[in-house]
Amino acid sequence: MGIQGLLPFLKNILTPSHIRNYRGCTVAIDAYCWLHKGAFACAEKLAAGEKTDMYVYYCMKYINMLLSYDIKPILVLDGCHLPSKKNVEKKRRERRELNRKKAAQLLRDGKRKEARDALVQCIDITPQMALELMNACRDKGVDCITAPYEADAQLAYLSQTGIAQVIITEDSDLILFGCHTIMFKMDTSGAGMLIQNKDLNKAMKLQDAHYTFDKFRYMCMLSGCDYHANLPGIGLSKACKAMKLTRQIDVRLILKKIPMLLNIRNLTVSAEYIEGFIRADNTFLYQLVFDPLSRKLTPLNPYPPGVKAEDMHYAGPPMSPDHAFQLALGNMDIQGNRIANFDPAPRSQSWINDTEKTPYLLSIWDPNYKPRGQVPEGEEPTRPSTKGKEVLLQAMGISKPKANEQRRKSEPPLKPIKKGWFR
DNA sequence: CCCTAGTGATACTG
DNA sequence: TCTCGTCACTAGGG
Repeated sequence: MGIQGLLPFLKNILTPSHIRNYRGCTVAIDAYCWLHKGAFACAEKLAAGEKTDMYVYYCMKYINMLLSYDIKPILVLDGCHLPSKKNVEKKRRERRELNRKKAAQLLRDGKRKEARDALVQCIDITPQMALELMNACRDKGVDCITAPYEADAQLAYLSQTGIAQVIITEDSDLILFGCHTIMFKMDTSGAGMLIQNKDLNKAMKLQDAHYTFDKFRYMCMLSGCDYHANLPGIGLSKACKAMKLTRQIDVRLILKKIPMLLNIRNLTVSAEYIEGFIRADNTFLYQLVFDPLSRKLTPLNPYPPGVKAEDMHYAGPPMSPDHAFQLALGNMDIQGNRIANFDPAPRSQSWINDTEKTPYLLSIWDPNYKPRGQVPEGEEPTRPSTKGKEVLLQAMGISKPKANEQRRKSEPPLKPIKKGWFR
């Protein structure tokens, strides 16, 4: 998953941090990471098909921790599979089935320890489990959104539009999708490692004048990604070297020059490799996401002139706006069956009397919701007071409204929201 | 010498 | 029928 070895490669810009530094902010969460870890707590029961909600409690431990720091969490879940990943999913299913049979045999042989090892290899996170978590979150007034396709692209959209100031995940792909600020390896206390998009040039050891985010993404993709394999023998170090040696910006020309740049004689870059590379790049750039404000599907970044949605079916085939909306709300599964009846409309409560000052604390489905915007200079924001807590809880419908406060006036103005900022 | 790619051990328990 | 692993270590290739 993700880019092999990317986090160790970025160790120079990985900084220890704590989520309490984002008091009053919105944090979007890659729900799969928590569900996967939580599933280990009840692997036997899940494999046996027994009813358990241990994994929900595991995830809610994180949610409650975030709420205790006056942070607004948004849980992001995966939606439909991309067409290009059908084969990968099939292989994973087969691998799980194989381990399931292995575990059963080991159990019959009385080898309990080995049986468990095989068993944990076959646990899968079902949409049903994701729904249980969504229900638990919404009981607490925590926003959830299911991506039309991959949660990765949806999380990047929330980061780029200023809806979320931090993304919590374990998946290094989020860096390629263009998130501003990402926290990796966050534990239940809120401690983790932070990566900021603005520091990536330092990791590549490139001067500002020669660095572009495109170069960083090409480097990662050259070393191999989920959408496209690498050239044999090319990892991050060699890919970085190649990207530093060229001033070319045309991807096709860069790829053709790779054997020359790296001085590798018997390396051929086929036309198929180049076309596959560009499809993968477009999947990072233009994957379909759901915009909760307009309630419409949109590509993560605006299409360049002349490109239409039909040219990008591999980055997520178009679907009807209502289908995407019901999927986003968690009312419909990826097969198109109705599984819930969550209606966000009644959420807009007029008794929340501070929405002019903190509209970003409302539900993202509330008509009065407004993104908070980017944190100035990408630094960790330090809040002057802890008064935000009451406001956040009010907005979530947990506690009664209290007196307003005027802390916003002392803060620097937020940067305007800019789409496609890294180009 | 650096770098890639494979191996084995390992995960969780309001 | 139903959603993604990762890390440390190292052999072996260029």
